[in-house]
Amino acid sequence: MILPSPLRVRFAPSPTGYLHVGGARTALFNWLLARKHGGQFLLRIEDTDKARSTDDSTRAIFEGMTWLGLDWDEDVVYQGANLLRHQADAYRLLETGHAYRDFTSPAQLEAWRAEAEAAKLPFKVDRAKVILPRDVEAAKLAAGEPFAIRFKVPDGTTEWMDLVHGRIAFPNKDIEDFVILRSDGTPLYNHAVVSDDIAMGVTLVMRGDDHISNTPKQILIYEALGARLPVFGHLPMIHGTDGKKLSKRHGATAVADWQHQGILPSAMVNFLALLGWSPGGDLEVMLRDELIGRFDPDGLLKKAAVFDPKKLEWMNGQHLSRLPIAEVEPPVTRGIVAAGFASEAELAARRDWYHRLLDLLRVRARTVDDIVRQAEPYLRAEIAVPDDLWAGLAKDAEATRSALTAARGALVALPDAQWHDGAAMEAALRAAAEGIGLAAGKLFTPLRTVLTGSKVSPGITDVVAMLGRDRSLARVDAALARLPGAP
RNA sequence: GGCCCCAUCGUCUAUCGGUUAGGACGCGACCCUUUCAAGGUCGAGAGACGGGUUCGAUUCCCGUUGGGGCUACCA
Repeated sequence: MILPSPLRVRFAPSPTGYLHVGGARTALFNWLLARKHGGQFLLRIEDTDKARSTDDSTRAIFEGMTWLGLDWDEDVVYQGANLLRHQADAYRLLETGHAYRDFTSPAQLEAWRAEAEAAKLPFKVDRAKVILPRDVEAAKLAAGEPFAIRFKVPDGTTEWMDLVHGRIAFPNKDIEDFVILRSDGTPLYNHAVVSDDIAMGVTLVMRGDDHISNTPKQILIYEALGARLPVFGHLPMIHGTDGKKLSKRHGATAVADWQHQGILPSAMVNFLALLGWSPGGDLEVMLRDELIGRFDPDGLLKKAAVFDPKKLEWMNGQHLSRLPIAEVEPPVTRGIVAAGFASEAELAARRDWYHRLLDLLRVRARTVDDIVRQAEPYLRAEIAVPDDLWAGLAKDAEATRSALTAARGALVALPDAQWHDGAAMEAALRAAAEGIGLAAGKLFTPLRTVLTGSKVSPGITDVVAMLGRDRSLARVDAALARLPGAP
C-alpha cells in the first residue's frame, strides 16, 4: 500500500491516566513511520472530557513520550482549545443537510433504549420521531429549547482500505444517527477527532483496532464536510498474560512503571515494536536507528499480542550489554545515588574506574536495578556478609582461614605492576591454592564472599582489581578476625 | 442480541500453495567455567475444527468454534 504524501501522522491520547504501554506502542508506530519517511509526527491531547482529564495525566504523557525518545513535531494541540471550530463544523453539517437538530430529552432516549432492550431489538434512534416538522422545530427553537446535533447517516456502505487489515466495510444501516454536538454545545469524540485531523492536515491515521467501528462514522463526517480522507490503519491490541485486554490487574502497564523497574527506553521501544509488527526475519534485538530503518507497514500484524514481561527483561539485558556505556550510565548513576551507595561527584571523580565497573556488571544484569545492586560492594567502604553466607564460611573455620590466608599472602606478594594483570593475579591465586593443597575454586569462593558479601560477582581477579589492594586486604583481614577461633 | 476484527509451539513470531513448519522468550539437559550471568550445543513444544478449491494446503474460499472490539448527548 502506498503511503500518503505529505505524510502527517499523530498520536492523540486522552489524558485520563498514565501513558499506557498500548498507547506508547501506538505512538511508537506512528513515530517510526514519520521518522522513516520524513513525515511529521504530531501530538494532540484529547482533553474534551474535562471530568476525566487532568494536568497530571497530560504531564505523564509528555514524560513518557520523552523518556521513550518519541519526539513530536510542531506544537502540541489541545483538543479543548478547538471548541469553536468543532461547533462551526457541526453547524456546517446542519446547514448542508448532513445533520439535524434533535430536541429529544436524554430521559426519553433512555426510555426508548430500555424499550428496545426489553424487546431484544437493536436500538437505533427513529428519525421519524426525532426529526420534527419545520414549524414545530421552529417553535422549539424560538422557545430556546436545548437540542443536540445528530449526524444523518446516509444509505449505502462505508468502506476503506485499511493499512493493516485491507478492505473493511460497514453497511450504513447498522450505523445509528449519532450525536456530533451535545445540547450544551460540546462536541463528541468522533466529531472532534475528524474536525481536528482535518485542521491538522493529518493524512494517515494509525490507532488501536478498538477504533475500527468508529471509522465508518468518521469517514462519513469527512465526506459530509467535503474533506479529503486520510489513510486509516488499525493496530492490534496488546493483551495481558491471561489473554485478556491489558489492564491494571496485570501489574505494570504504564511505561513509567517499567522505567522505575530498571528498563531502558531503548529496550522498551524495541520490545514494543515487536508487539504487532515483525521485520520479517529472525531479527529480535534492534537499536533505535535500525528500527527506523526496518520499519515497514507491511510487517504490521492483525492479531492481538500478549505482553510478556519475561521477554521484556531479556530484551533489556541485551540492550544493557550492547548500548554505548554513555547510554546506560545515567540511569544506573541515578539508582546508585538514590540508594546512597555513592554521590554523583564521587563517581565523576573516577569515571574510568566507574565505567570499567559498569562494563563488568552489565553483562550479567537484566535491569538497571541489578547493576545498582551489584555495584554496592565496590562503592561502599564497608560491606556486610549476609548471615547465611557467613555461616557457610564459619562452619569450617579452619579451611576458610587457610584459604583466606593463602589468598592474602598471594595478593600481598603480587607486584604493583601485576595488579591489573588478570592472568598474573589468577596465576598467583591458583599457586597459593595449590600451595595448601586446595582446588582453586575452594579459594576463590570464600574470597569472593568476603570481598563482595555475595556469592555472585564478576571474575574474582576483576573483583580484586576493582576493589584495589587496600580495600581487598582490609576485607580479608576483617573476615579473618571475625572467624571463630581467631586470636 | 446486532455489527466488525482476529486465529502457527505456553508467549512473541517466520512462512507470501510444495519446508523434516524456522527463529526468539520461557523451560530442561549439556558444554564453557572460580560463582552468577553472557555465549555455545541439544531437547520438549504449534498450523482450533469441518467442508471445499487445487496435482498439492498452515497459506485461497465458506462454515463452525473460540477470543476481542464497538453498540452513549464517553474517549
